[in-house]
Amino acid sequence: MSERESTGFLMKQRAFLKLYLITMVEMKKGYALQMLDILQHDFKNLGYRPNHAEIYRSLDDLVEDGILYRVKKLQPNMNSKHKEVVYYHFVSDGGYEAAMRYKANVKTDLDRCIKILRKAVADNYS
Amino acid sequence: MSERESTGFLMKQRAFLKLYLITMVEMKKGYALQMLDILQHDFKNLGYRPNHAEIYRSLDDLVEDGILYRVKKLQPNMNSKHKEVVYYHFVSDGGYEAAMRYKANVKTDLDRCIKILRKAVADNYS
DNA sequence: TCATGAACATCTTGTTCATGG
DNA sequence: CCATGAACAAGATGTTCATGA
Repeated sequence: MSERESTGFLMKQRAFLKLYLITMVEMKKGYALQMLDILQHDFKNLGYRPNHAEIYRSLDDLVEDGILYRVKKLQPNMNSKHKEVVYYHFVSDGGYEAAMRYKANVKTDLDRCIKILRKAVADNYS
Repeated sequence: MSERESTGFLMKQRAFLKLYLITMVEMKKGYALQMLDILQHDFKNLGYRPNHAEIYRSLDDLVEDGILYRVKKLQPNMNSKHKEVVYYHFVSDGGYEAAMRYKANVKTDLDRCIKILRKAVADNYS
């Protein structure tokens, strides 16, 4: 949550995934592995395939940031067996607002990274 | 030198610096710390400040890749003392061609990364 | 088997130290 | 001090293992 100055090179995968997970929680896309499936599908043609551990770590970050909380639910599957899955919601006391601030910060970094990459194209290919 | 499939998230800083260093050797920008100064200056407003260790590691990579070789030269400074500095040149047997192939590969990755970031902007801000 | 994690390993990068002008 | 490295530490991420339903 600390608004640290972006002092490094390109943004970290973790921040990128937290951004997507916030948006997917807004859109109620499901539990962790379902969101992972969607991301793997959507980025397949861009050669990026996130893994499950990083998804869980990102969600855990968002919980520790005070943005999301977990709700365990029983989910019936096709074999009439029940499995417990974890859904995420914005914490009622400022979670959504914190999420929007986080997204705004990441937007700044996305724009910064795009500038760096476009500069590299301009500087090195002529 | 292996043309490995870009399987990860965004590109590594190392590849980014190797790209710039190749271009700067083409343009004869000087020795390592001079090139570092230029990069630090040019990316200052984008919040990116590479450090000297990563520059040396990138140059070492390019030497190990068979693209560059080192030439030590004595450089007089203002105090009439002499210091040995290291300049880099393309190896005569295919070094330049290998450098151009490397640059072409990085270009592909730069474009891929820009697509990923622009997709994130489109997907998460509306 | 799927879903959720933790634990472990590795790879990348940043920081500090060493050497020689 | 500068220039070049090496060595070490820290961080980020990938891989594997554990647990329960």
